[in-house]
Amino acid sequence: MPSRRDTIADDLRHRIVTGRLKPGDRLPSEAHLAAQYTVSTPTLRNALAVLQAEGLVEKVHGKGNFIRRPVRRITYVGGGRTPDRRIVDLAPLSVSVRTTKVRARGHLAALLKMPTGSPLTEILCLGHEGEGPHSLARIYVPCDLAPAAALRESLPYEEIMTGLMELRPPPAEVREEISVRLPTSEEASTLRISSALAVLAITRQTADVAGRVVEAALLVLPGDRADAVFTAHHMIDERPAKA
Amino acid sequence: MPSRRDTIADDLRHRIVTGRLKPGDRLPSEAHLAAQYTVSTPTLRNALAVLQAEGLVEKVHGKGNFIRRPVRRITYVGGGRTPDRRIVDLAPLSVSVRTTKVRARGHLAALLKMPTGSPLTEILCLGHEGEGPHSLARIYVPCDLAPAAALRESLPYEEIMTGLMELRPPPAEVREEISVRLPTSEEASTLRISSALAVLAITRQTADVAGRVVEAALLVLPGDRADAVFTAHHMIDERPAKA
DNA sequence: CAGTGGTCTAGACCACGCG
DNA sequence: GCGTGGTCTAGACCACTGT
Repeated sequence: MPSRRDTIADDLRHRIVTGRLKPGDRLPSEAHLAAQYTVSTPTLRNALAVLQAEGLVEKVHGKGNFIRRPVRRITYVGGGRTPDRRIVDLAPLSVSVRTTKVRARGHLAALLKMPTGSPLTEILCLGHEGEGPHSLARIYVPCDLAPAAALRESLPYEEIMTGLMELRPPPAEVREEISVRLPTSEEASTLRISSALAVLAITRQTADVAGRVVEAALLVLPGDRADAVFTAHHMIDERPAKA
Repeated sequence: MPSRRDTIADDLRHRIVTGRLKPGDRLPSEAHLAAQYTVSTPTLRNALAVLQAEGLVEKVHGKGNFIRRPVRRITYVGGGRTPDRRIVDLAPLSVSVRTTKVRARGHLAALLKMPTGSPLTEILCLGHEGEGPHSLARIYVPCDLAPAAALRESLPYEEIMTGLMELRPPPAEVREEISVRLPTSEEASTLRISSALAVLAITRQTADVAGRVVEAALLVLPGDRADAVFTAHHMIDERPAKA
């Protein structure tokens, strides 16, 4: 037996995908909807929470519930094969950047395989699309690898990235670990998402041929509009017949 | 001002991580806890929902709330470079398998790049660890590529997989798309997770050298205990200096 | 059967956005 | 100030698990 919450969510979802409710439209107030469906407000809010988690509805405190525009999904392209492409995909519109110097500690030190306290350059990127922010990246580079140019604050994003690409040793291995978690309250407010909306968290570790970690990145993408794509090519696949 | 829900969640979390509440322990009943914290039961349940989403607490209907054992995280190893490893990681303990014949339609047909109605072998894998299920995989192979052996039902999982590995053309390209979403109600009950817990959904597409899709897989992993790891090696990286 | 969580009600009060 | 969503209350009733 489907719960009332799901019944209502299904009905509203149907109205949205069939176009009877259009992107940008404001839904009736929650009290109004609750009356229409003859449920209590918490029940109706639960139904809206379902649609919110699906990315179909956006709640704005004090204004109402709105049908989300079909959001261009953010696609993170992994594998580092064509670094430029990844950046472009991550930053379809604009990116604000802030670079600071920090010191490695805890998890970060382990990620970079550096002793605690090592100096790092932190590059904090906030991707924007349209009105709102939509992606968050924290990139860490050992200070001795970050050229002075990359350290200047308020450089255009593109230049910082191409600067990073020209770092000394060519990256030889990229390891990306993907997990799902709830955003920290900081991340939720930065990305303007509900703290109940899971995010795609990508931890990237780039090493050179000697195995030295030349870059670590912590990426956070809203789970309702982000994908990650990885493509692996097996040039020569000589299968040892089950071995 | 932190909400009461978060205050309670923080307090319980602290009790758990400091070991005052140990894995396997049953929490007092929700009514009891609500009385202790002098909040209503819905509020207390919201606090538990936070901990549940973090994977610290597991609710069991009719029995109570339990501190989760530190769960061995499921690691999906992508890239297909060493297929055996992926399988092992996905199936640390046991996997139950069911194969059926279905016909391609909609999204699935597009994924396999086959016309709607094409015959497929569906291999439904349910990974178990300890008591409960923990991963769900639906693997689709065009019927003309699936050897008769793989079609027999109730073959051991290992044999089916090695059978699959020996399919005709060596896989040349693996494309994996990762997204976060809420489980369908089917998936939630199969995996025994709350329908509010986001899952890691991996869509895998394996093609041979000719570009023909030889396998498509839909994997669903509980977001609170799953990671995916991708490692890319750049054998020779001749960077064309920005070009 | 008793005890547990699952769902829901019908309100209350507060915080935010806008005229 | 008004309407909106955000949070919370103090219950009710149902479904599941054990004895």
